[in-house]
Amino acid sequence: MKNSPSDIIEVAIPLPLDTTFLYRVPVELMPRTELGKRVLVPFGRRRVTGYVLGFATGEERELREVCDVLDDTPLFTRKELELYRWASSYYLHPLGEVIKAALPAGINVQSRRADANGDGDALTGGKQVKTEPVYGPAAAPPAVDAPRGKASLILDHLRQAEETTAAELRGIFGDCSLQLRRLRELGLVEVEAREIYRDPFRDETVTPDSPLALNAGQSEARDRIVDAIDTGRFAPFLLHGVTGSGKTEVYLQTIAHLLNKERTALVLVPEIALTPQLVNRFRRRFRCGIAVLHSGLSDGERYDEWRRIRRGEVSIVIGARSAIFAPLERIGMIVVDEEHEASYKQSEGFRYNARDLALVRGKMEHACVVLGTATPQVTTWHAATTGKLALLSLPDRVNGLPMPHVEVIDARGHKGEAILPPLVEGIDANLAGGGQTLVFLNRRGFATWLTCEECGHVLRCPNCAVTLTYHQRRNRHVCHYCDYAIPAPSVCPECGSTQVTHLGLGTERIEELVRERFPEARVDRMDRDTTRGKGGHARILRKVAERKTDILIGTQMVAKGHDFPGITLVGIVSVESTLNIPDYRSAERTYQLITQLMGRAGRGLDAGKVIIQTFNPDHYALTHAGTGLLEKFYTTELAFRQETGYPPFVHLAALCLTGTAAPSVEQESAVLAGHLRTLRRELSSRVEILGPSPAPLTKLRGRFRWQTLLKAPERPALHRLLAALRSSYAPPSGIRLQVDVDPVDLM
DNA sequence: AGCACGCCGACT
DNA sequence: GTCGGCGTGCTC
Repeated sequence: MKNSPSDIIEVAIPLPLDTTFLYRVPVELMPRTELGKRVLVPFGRRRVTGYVLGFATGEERELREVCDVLDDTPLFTRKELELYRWASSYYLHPLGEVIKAALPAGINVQSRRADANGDGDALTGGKQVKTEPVYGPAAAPPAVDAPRGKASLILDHLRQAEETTAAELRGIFGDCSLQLRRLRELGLVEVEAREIYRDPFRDETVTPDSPLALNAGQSEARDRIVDAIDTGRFAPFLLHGVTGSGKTEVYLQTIAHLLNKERTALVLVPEIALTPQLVNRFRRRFRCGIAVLHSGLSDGERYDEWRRIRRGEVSIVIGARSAIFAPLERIGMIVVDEEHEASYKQSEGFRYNARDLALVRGKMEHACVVLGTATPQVTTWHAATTGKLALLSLPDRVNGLPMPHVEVIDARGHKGEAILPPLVEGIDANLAGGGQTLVFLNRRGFATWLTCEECGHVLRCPNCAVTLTYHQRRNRHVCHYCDYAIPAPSVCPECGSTQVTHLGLGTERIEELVRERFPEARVDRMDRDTTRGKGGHARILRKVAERKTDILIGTQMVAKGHDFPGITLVGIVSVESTLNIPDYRSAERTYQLITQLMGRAGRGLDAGKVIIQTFNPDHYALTHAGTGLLEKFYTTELAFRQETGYPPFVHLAALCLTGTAAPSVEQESAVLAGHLRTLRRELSSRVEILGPSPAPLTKLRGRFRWQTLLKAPERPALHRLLAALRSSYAPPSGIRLQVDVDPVDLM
């Protein structure tokens, strides 16, 4: 059959394929075919779900026919498709998979293998609309005698109430399924299945609040954002406010202004499961519909929230990373709270960064984008100082307290002492004064490594720059990335000192030490191990809030989000684990961590105190954090980045080969490196390949990972190289080539 | 990603 | 002589 020009559609398929496909729409499906709907299409020997991207023309080939249109209403708009297309090309990821990731999980029809005729294949999965039976009087009741007894009471009730859910009837009449069935059989009562939403907040009530008075900084920030909203143009902001400076109130009041203009707001938070307070504040302030999207919801709940948004029933969406794809229309503002958080980056599959996409979507929607944080990313800060983002500062804590006093303790030459005298004395004094203490130790995932307590030297892999992990059994230090290993040295290879020690004390060990040293104190610990299970966080936090804990020992997680209103001393046992991560952002991360912890200290009239123990007391990430002079750190760090050639002065991307089965990955990576060199020549661009290092192979638990970094002075050159590579290089089966378009986590 | 086609070892 | 291993290639 010949194709007529208007019955051809372009379809994206959620498979790792870089192309889209064309199909012919049979005449009977034409009326239902629309951009944004899913279709079932023949694909090779099977049938799969695809997404309609639009109509195509000028195709002479014989095309296969669409089997079915799977949706009554489109799942995405033309505008949302524009965002998907942008993300697909920027992140070099197949459009179909991007769309799949953007839509709520679990709605996709899973295509099954087709038999010879192409039919008979069972479709599984699909919609999960939940319904409940709703009873009502029949529109045209037959002329029969009404039943007596309970059934007649029920009928009367239904006639009065028009329609009633089964649950309500059960509440009034008890179990009445028999009577209802009888009434239906008589044709006096009708039942329909009505869609209901699974509401994660069904049982919660909130007490409304009203806008709070703003301090000078907050007012100015609000006014500038409100002005931007009124112009109706794209306007990106960095809202830089120390912890406790009242950023949320600025969000709330600017969003209130926005809602009056019939526009909507999208609020991204790093881990919504950990920030119920924020959601609560929004629910207390606004009476409009609010949807919440995060990983703690079941597929069904998330789908229901998604449908509420799609239907325009909400004006505010609060959610984690993936909420950047929420089907919200007329967006006037996108907030990215704690924009420095690494969890905005999806690091598997479709590797997008929601913080970056927020700016892109904001631009497409002519919206304001507000990046809020006390500790901006260095690149964000740079964008603000060069005028790409408008800088809004909230310099004051809402409670009026100055920033806490910071003391950096040089731990070099104190082998074996986990908690040094100044910190012990600090804790003693704080206990005596009735204050609570937070003892922080960032000891996640990294096993022990070797450091010199005289000179601060750390044993690293010469190939991979990661710290070497000590293996006691072999008495060797081993690189977990390339298997490089050396015998355990007895003296520091740098300065010859015998004061070499293993770092890697964990919170458990610290807890033990603290309990020994402060036997009268009530000690608690908060880390992944002690908060496991539901309500684990809440239990520990409640004890702290009720002042049933004197000393709280914690990891990373205490630095984020929670309020500890009684803490007057923060002791940082060591920052080395963060500082020694082989990542060009390790200084930035350390600075952020310390600053976030500083925000935990202080209450009442007491600004609080922070004591940092370290082998690197002169490191600028510590000294500048200690002064509280934020600009100083950023200026120093930016100078360093410029000198060494790191973002924001160059663009980085990583190429990764990952997989489970490979005959020879070394060989494979050599092939890839060859392609890279050829492409670089052809592009005659200034792309620098930082690797592969002599031992590029990574083997972890049977899986391998090979990674190399690419560096270029301008993004287009880098992007062209990556795009060309993805189309020219076909990895063998079992291996996938992934591209991390923005800076990677390691090396 | 599937699923086929295609060319080499141990079995009814 | 076949059944089956997964290497390579394609899917509008």
